[in-house]
Amino acid sequence: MSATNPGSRPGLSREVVAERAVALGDAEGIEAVTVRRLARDFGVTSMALYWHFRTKDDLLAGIGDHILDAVEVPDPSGDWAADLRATMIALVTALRPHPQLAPLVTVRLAEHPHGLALTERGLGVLVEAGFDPETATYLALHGLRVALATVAPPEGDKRGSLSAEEMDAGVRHKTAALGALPPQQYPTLVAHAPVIANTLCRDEDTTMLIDVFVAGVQAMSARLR
Amino acid sequence: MSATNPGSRPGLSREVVAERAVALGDAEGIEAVTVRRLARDFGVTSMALYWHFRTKDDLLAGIGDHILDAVEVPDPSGDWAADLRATMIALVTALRPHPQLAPLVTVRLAEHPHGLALTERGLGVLVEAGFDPETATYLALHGLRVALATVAPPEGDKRGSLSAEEMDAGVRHKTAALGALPPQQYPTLVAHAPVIANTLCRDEDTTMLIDVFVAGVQAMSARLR
DNA sequence: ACCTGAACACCGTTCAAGT
DNA sequence: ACCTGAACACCGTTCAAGT
Repeated sequence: MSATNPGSRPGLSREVVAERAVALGDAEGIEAVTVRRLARDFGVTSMALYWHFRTKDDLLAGIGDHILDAVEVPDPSGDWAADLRATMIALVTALRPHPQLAPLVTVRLAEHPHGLALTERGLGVLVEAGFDPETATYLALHGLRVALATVAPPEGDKRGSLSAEEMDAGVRHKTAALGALPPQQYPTLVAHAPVIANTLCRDEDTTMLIDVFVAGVQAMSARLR
Repeated sequence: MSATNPGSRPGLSREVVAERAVALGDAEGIEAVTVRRLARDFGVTSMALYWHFRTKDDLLAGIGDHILDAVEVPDPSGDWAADLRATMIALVTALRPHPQLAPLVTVRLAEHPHGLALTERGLGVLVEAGFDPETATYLALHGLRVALATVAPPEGDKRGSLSAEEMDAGVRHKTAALGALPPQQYPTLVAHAPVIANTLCRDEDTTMLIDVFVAGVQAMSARLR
């Protein structure tokens, strides 16, 4: 009931801290999300946070949960392929504002109510499509991972903490690097160096990648008959 | 020429250190791969490693390169879909022995010769399949990520440093957790709790997931005509 | 119930110095 | 060219103590 009494004690709580952690991670990247840094921002000792979170992993779980809170679980339509797609889009929509933090939701998919709802829906439509439970589980798990991969920057990527000029410099550098490759060995890379470099550094078209997955599952399903 | 003179000085080198780092990461997980720990194992100061690696990121790059060394780039067959599949299988085959370290190769795909060769092949077959360079880049990049996702354990997963008993305990715990969910809300999860829990905790069938991706790309390609 | 203070065992990294 | 020693600025976490 008393979340942030103005002018009084910090009034920490799981949600308040998680929200701030998300803001910090969005702004400065996941490696900036540190117990000590967070405490400093709240004007509080590091150990104050340990009253609300058992461990740092627990704090990261809080971040994942906070992101999953925003998921809007779609209603079933009767068309299983459309429902599969809608499920993935629902996840991606919630993750999109937090590309740097998206990986943190993976572990929470089997815990958070919305994560469970998406998993249930994904599994349900796949069983409906004719897959046995084991294969359906593989596909559902992978489908959620594909959704994640479409919003998260590649592993080890530093962008997000990069300015527009730095990104442009990155694109030019990459273009030059690709263009300098031996053309007989790497004809495609050399021929399309500029567009490839730009594509590698910019956002991806997530919708198409989800459509590829759904189309693949449809093809597999058709082979079952 | 002088790599490990028996009985003499440590004889460190980029390759020797990277190889040890891979062994350590495979055995104890990526978070065990630490500059200080590695130095201790070599009986050497931490700073000794900084002669061979500019920074820790550079060391991680060395790990990625060492893994990519094992890639056998397949010969083209003329069938673009088969070639796309072979490219992904080639990557997965090299990554499979090092599930915990697989994410480290992502950044090296555009640097290491074998990574470039796989990227070139992937892009080439997709352009051949009728996609414009930008779409082909999206798809190639994502295809390599899919390959990665099929071997790497889910984000935040601790298995690999788990014993067989601990994993069985995990499966039982997960089964119980899923089985305890409200059945009217999560009918599929409850109905197949044991097989789902087991599937979630064991290795995935990577081949099928790659086939799903290839089938999806084939479907997209067919829609282009 | 909620937070502080001091301490422990770790990190990556710099810089001057040794051989 | 290759490695050491000492130091700096960080981590997560425990544990006893305060209010």
